[in-house]
Amino acid sequence: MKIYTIKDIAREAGVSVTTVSRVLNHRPDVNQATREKVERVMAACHFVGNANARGLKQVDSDLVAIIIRGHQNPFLNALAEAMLQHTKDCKAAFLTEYIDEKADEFQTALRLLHEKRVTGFIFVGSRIDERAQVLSGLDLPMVFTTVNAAHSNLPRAASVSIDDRAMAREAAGVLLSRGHTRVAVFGASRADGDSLSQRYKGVKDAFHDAGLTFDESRYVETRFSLKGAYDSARAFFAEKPDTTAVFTMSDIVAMGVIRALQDMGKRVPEDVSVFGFDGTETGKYFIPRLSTVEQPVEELAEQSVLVLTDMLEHQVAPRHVVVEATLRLRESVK
Amino acid sequence: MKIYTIKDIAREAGVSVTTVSRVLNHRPDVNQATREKVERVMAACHFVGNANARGLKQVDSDLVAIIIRGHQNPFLNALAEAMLQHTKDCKAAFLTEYIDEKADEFQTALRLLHEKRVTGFIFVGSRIDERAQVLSGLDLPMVFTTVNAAHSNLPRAASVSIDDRAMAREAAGVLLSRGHTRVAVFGASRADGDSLSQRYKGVKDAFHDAGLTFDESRYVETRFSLKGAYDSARAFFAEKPDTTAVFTMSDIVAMGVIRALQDMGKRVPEDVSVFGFDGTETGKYFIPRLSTVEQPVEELAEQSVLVLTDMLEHQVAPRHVVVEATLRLRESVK
DNA sequence: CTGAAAGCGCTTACAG
DNA sequence: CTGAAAGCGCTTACAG
Repeated sequence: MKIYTIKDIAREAGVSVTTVSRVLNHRPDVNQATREKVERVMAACHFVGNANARGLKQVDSDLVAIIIRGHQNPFLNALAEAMLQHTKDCKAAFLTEYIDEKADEFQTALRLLHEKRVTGFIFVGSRIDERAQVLSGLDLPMVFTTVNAAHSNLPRAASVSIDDRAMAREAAGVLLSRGHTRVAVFGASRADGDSLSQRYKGVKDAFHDAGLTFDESRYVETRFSLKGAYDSARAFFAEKPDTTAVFTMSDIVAMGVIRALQDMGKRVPEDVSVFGFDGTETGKYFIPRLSTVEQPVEELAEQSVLVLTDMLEHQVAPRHVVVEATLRLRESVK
Repeated sequence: MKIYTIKDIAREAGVSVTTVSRVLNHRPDVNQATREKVERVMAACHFVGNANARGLKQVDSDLVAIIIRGHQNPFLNALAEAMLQHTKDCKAAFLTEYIDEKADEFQTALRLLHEKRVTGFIFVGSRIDERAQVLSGLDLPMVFTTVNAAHSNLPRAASVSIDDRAMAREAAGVLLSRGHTRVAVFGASRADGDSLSQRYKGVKDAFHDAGLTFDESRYVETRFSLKGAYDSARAFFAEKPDTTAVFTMSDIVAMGVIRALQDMGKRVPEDVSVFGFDGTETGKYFIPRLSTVEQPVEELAEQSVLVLTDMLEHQVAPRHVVVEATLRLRESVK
């Protein structure tokens, strides 16, 4: 199977490589008959342009990197997938880069910038902290999806997210209004700067609303995996068996917690109510079905692509879009 | 933030671009002092080579595409992730391409061949059918992971898989030995050529072993998603409520089925036993924990990379590796 | 051990 | 509407 180059096509079609290139790029300034002849030859040869050569020359064309942190996270996966759908009729090309949860997405961005001459970024599931400062010298549009970047100090950073604080407040409010006072929170470190810390603040808001104070000893730092959550939950409930409700910051964590409770002889929701976050597909089918804060995947994806292309193609200023999330009350909360 | 090229580095370091290129590629024929000087300049400039330029020239270097079919499948995800781990000390470079379940992985392969001059392929979660014939003219090594390609007619196709037929036979055998005779099978179409049809044969083997015949009216074609499985199960059990056990061809399907049974007022495993397949993480934490055939992700990944690099670097003939799977009997089967 | 030069497969002013 | 030529940033014989 021979690999044809633009030169082969030009020879076969009896035109110059310039003309072939024009046809390839759907430029208008080609004679219709010429175009058809070239297209016929390209089709016959199953010609596909060499992406490396194109990328090398076409420095002005836009290439956006979607960097997803955490490949095992079904919510972020779904988000990235949805973004790609909305990418179809963009002028820019998109590439997706999945990186490990422990990897540094900003170093990755820098590498892609050099390696592939990327001209824009979408960060999915990122935290905005001091590491992000390496991008501050970069005059490239970037959007953060799922985290609000309004206070990031990055000159060209936009963001698309839900109101994490308000939603957590609502969710925790439901637990409190149903009489739970010994409520645990399962999240990551309480460090500032990302959506998780906003959720934590939301929980405290809810306690405040109810004239109560959140008992910090019921805050559990956990890894966001089934096993991590399971282990954390077993340890925690051995210590604080009187806890009657858990607000988790991810459906994954909620499922691990529920399984742990089950194994400790506690029923969900009869003995303990558990709240998830994200609204994953699995949560809908879990037993019990998860009560959760459902993030609008489609809208987050669409808005992210839109905000980025607006900046890229129309020189629009970065904006911070907040989309509506939905509280889903299902079986895991009594 | 200026993007430095090899030319900039050469000028800064007072050497030729040839020498910079040599340092960049860790060639031995460079004076130690020169090398260090160049390395110092590269570090100072945060130099990263342009992947396009490299890919354009370095036609002889190997680039392997890992094509994963189905981005929402956690088992295949884990497999691809594990492969990347084993890729670290390969001479070849690897790229991963996730494609939709409905997309054609062989057309994708062809595109990558042209676009990126790929020199080898790993197909993860692929079916081998007539579509694969487009690759028959290709003198490039390829390995199929999770499906046995021994009878593929593709001259350079290797494969790494479990013995799907034997494992399905064992699993179904467990159901039969526990007294279940009205057993349903939830799979995809029964078409030949992939691991799923082998599993189906294994089920029939088990019936044969027991002196019984599988009742074809209990074969259910389903999509491999929670929703697909759920809907199929509700429809099926409305028709055949006397079924007491289900062998599914994927943990995802098993979970959908269990949720459906639960909603129809049937308990698992008390009323109906359900077998999964793959051995996913979620299955371990599902309620009830899934009985399943656990595929050895690490070994599948490691062997796949090994088989491919053997073909690529050492001109070894394609081989068909069968790795050991494990039957996990957990809560979903009585 | 080092460098000048050709060339990978494209795109893009520029000229006609 | 079309083509010759330069050049993108590298690598790689080849010569020294």
